[in-house]
Amino acid sequence: MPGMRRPGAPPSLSDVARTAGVSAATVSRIVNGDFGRASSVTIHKVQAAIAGLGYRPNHAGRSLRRRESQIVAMLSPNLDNPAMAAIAASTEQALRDAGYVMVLCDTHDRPELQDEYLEAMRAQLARGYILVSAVPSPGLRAAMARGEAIVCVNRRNPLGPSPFVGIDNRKAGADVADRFHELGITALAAIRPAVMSSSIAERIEGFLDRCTEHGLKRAAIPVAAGTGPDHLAMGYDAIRALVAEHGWPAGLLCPSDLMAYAAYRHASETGRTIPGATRIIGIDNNTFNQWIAPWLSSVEIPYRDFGPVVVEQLEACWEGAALADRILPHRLVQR
Amino acid sequence: MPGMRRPGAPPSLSDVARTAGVSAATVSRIVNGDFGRASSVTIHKVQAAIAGLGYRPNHAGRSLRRRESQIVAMLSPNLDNPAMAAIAASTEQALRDAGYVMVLCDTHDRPELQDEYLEAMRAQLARGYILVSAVPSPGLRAAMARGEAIVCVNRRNPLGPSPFVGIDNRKAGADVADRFHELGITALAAIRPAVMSSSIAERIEGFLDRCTEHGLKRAAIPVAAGTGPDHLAMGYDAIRALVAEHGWPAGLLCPSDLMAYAAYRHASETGRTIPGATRIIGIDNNTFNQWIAPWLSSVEIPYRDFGPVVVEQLEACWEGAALADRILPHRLVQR
DNA sequence: CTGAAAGCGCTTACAG
DNA sequence: CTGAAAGCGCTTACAG
Repeated sequence: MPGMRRPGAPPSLSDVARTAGVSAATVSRIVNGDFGRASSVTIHKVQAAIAGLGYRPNHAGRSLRRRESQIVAMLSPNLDNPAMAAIAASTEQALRDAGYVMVLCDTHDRPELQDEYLEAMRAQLARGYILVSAVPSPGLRAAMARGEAIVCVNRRNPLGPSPFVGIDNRKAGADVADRFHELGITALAAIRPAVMSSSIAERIEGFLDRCTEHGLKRAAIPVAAGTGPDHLAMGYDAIRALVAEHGWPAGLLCPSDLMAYAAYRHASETGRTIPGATRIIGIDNNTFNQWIAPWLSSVEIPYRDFGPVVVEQLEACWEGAALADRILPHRLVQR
Repeated sequence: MPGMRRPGAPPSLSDVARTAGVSAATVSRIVNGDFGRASSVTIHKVQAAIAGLGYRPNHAGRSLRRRESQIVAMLSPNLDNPAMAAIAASTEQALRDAGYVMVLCDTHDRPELQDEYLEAMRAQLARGYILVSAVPSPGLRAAMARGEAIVCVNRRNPLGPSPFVGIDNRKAGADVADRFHELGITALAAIRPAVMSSSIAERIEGFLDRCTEHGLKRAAIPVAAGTGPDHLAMGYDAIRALVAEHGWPAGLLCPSDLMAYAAYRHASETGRTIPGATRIIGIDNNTFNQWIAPWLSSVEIPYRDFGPVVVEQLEACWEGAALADRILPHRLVQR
């Protein structure tokens, strides 16, 4: 008998249609909330059939027909960083609430991987792309040229303007400078990655600029660079370089908390007292700080609030709306 | 002109067929690696067309036809826990290497959310489900009844046997007991969540059993329970209860590192010296410990190795193979 | 070695 | 208010 349900397979739209005694078109309209042109008796029959069979629309069929899926790709450089994990978690939640599903891709900050994921997600008909720290790459350029919905988080799109969600990084750096000024600490330094993203560069610049406004000479503030696979290793490399050349400062800016953790370790190893002899101020304010890093003041970034804003930006892209940056508030948490 | 490509749309299989001057069936076979029955000249023509057009198979079409997608659902209770983030990251990598994509779902350990995600992923034709700490729920029972591919990580399936990836939790607890024994510490205690998963329960049991083998009386080892939205809050609740009733022990087992962080904070607040007066041993050995928690010994769990093993289990499910547990090695890292 | 044809589940102009 | 029909991109017996 043609059109019969195969046992074991989930019920399809046509199963619902047959059960309710209506056409597939009618069921489709009702499933999609188009109640305007169906009699209430039909609507009831269809809803009863849907409930009875436990019907859920098959997204492969829908995607094929609509030429778009519910899939949003999140490209994140590194889930080991609690800040990135917090962004991923809050974005996952917000996407889900809006009816999408998040596919996670770990780029390790590498352009080839970013491109591979961009291509793979295109084949999945991804509806949009959230790049939590984009790096320049040919595939990113191609996606922009195709007019894909792209939202950049934390780090600005290095290849041109894209909707952005983040904080005022220059101001965050300046706030750290202000705090050291309040404390009367003038022997300052900073560490940084050898190759800087826009966000880190802005934090360092904001810090140095404000220091000069407070009367310090920029040349008197050493900024040591480090390299490594993650912010822990990179921070460790940088702090050793800094201390080797300039000794320990009295106040140290670490543009991420993981770098601050690395500095703390080097301090422990070299007998430097934290925060007694050197005050460290980080950026991120990871959850763990309040539990096990009472020595660390840090600029809190509201990563848990990023998700809904990211989704708003994405939906604005789909509607072709303007692409104003969304800058969220930060605050220095003192410990 | 019928069959013409719409500009802007990605090339389809039939575009490739037209360009190469062959049928869609032939292209499909070659795309899927079925080279056995095509002449080498045809293969070359098709491969040239694929490269020339930049063709990638559309997964919606493929999923619809094959009735299965490349999507694997990962249900994780909480990405804020670095251990969970590490599992997610390594699994994402391993799935990607095997040609799948991972959709992340944050269940917050809640049965309703677990069921909602299970249903949503079914509508996406998910090929398999990775449950990192499953909770009992009707939807889980239904998925098992349908014969879905389900792999449980860390925590065993509370509703019946499922392929499992984890460590020997009893042994991990026993190893902690052995370490305290070596150190000659006999005033022991532990904290735990009020409602325990299999993994935590086994850690506590293994610890207590080994303690009795070392001549301690089980009743002399207080185990305080706590509640809270995450292991930090829950651990904090538990340690306060423990200390309030029994005072600080000399040796404390925390069945997760986050609980150890909470204990450390309470120690700081109450002036208890760690590790001088109380030694804490955790389980997980989070990456950060070596940087900022030199006071914490911990049982290292090789979360970074979980991914490939999880994928092996999943593929075994698909092939209907046996479901032997995969127990990975752990070791106590002393600090 | 190759292709025509059917069909996976869905949506959407179009006709009535 | 409702339905028949076409088609999204792909795969797979089947025929030759």
